[in-house]
Amino acid sequence: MAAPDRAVTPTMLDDRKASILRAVVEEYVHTAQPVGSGHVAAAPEVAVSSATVRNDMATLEAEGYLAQPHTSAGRIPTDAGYRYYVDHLTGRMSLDRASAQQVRSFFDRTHGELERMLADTSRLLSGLTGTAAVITGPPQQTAVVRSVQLVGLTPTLALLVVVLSNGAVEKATVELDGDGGGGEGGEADLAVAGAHLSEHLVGRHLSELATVPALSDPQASPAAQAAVLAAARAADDDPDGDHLYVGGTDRMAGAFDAVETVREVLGLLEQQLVVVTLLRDVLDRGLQVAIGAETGMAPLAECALVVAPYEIEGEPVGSVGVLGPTRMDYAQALAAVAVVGQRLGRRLSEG
Amino acid sequence: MAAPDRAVTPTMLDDRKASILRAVVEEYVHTAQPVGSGHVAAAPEVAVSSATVRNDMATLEAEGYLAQPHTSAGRIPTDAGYRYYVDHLTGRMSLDRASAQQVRSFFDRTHGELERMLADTSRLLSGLTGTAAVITGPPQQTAVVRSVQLVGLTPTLALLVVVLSNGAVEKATVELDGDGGGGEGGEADLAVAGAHLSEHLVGRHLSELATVPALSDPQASPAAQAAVLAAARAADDDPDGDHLYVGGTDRMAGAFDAVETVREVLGLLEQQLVVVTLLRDVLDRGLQVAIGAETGMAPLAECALVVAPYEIEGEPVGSVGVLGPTRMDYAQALAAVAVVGQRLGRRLSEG
DNA sequence: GGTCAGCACTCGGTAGGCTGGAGTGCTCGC
DNA sequence: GCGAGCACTCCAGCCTACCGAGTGCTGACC
Repeated sequence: MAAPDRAVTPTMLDDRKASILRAVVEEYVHTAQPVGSGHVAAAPEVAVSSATVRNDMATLEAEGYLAQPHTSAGRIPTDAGYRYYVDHLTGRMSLDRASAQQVRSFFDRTHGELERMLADTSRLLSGLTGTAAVITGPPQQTAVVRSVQLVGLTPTLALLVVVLSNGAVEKATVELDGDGGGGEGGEADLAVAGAHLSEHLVGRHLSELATVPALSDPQASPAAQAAVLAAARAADDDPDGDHLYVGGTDRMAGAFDAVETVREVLGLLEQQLVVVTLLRDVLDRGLQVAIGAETGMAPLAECALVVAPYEIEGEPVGSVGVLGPTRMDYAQALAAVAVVGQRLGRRLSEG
Repeated sequence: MAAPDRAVTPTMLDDRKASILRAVVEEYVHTAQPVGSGHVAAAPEVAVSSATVRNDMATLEAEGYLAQPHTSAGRIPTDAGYRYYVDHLTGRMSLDRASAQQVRSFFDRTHGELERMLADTSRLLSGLTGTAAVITGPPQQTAVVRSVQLVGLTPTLALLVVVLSNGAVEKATVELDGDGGGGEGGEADLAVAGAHLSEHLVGRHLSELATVPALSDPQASPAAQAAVLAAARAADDDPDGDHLYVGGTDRMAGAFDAVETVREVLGLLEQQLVVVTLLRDVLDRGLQVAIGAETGMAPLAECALVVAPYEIEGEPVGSVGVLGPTRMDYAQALAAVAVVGQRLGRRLSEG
């Protein structure tokens, strides 16, 4: 037990190598330049000479944590290097005072609709981290239905409006095949159907909608049946709210220098469903950070994603994330998503 | 009357110069390279030698239509050159067959909510033009209120939900100062207030809301009064629907080669209100195209905006636009916004 | 007077050569 | 095992030369 075997698991590094890796990551995040042994040796937490650092850096490169753009340049971290770095981030994952104050005053001041608030929150998060921020929501799944209403738009078209307890409003169009029966009784029919739906739905989760017994009820009017179908379709369309709020794309663009990379990331961000799925997948895998290929998305090869879930009344219902270059301040990003996720959840729990 | 005075109005060019200018614009749009007299002389619609073209190009430069990046390079169009070009675009402003087919099938196929449809439409327009597309809407102003509802969320918070005839749903939160009277009668109170509001609002335009006599009605409950205030505030917040749908930012990024330009444009596009105002201003000035400084926005110095309004039942209610580099295929963009605007209006008029 | 062939000239982009410096890998003494 | 010393590598920056695209101008021609 005295000296650990040298053939330890590949994710273990001795203290000095870990310090060196950390110094390389932090310096590179800061300067965007390959960092040489001299700079690392000058760092206060590394107490050895540059020659020794060079030896260790060669080892770190052989183990896949660092890479050299070319011979006789400094090293830059690989994705694996970043991974080790974030896995061993300790302590200082809290926001600096100014940022914390900014978050606090934002949530004290913010008001208005859920949607605008989430959009604003994405901009807050972008400002804190200097790159793009994404927020998934609103979380219809766990919200309770407060009101159901059928509103006629045209003789053959109605709108089903469902108000949820979190203030979100879901809507779906309902096609009415008026060619079936009499025809003129439409308005009254709608009211009856609406009342029928209200009776069955209010107080339940939107996700339970599929199990509502309205369809099997022979007394249900055609309109009600159509409405339930429409609502079920809407609930299916939005597996768990594929609304996505993206903010700070300009900052993200500034963080890359290849316009081609910017193009690819923007293209991905326009596919809301893909991004929502990505965020959920990352969280499902138990990760807070996905680096480069870990995202599973080719356009994000040079990107990293930092995510945190947020909860309403104890239930995780959505996520906030930061999308930027792998060369990112992970400590700041982790702290920012954690704090923003927490405050957002608290704010939404209040109603 | 035989020979026109040489001191003609500066927007008149003789036929040959106009052809040369057109050739320069089209070649430059195509290749992004300064175009020399040789290329212009080779164009079929120019029947003179390159030496003559050179003379005319020197004149065009003196008159401000062309510019030279440096001596002994070809010419590129100035903003004034593009302006002349679009002002004298004749005829061929219809979509090619494939694009027209694409638009038709999109509008035949599209369904679902207004919001999703507008977002999809912006992507369609982006695909047609190869750069970013913006759409303002939905146009609440002219829509008629179909339903008003007050839904309680918490004891001190309610949501006012207004359904409009175009399928849009507006909502506003209402703060209830329950500390005034009894306290427990909240639910019933809300229902009464909602009915009261319905009575006064259904069938009217949202913009008339401020003139509803509910406030002056002494019988109105506190909840109703608060709701009217909230609704008025919401109507004011959205002067004419400051919702903006942006699509194809990735294509826009690909159209520029300076990442800095991309950053500035993205930053502008995130300010929805600014963009909505910009579109309206351009249309108010009677323009279809705003080039460079004509936009009045510094970040858009290298951009051009092509806009078309769209109408619902004869009323202009919103606009569709294309935002790209000044080096843009204006004929295609004009045709695309015109057709998409028209089809969108028709589609929305149907309900 | 308008057109155009011819010609000298300009200037940016590219390629090649040189240099300084940052950084490495290795060796060897402590 | 650590670190000073040293030879080596390779990029970035700089200068130079050169090529070619393109210009402006002149003078002849219709």
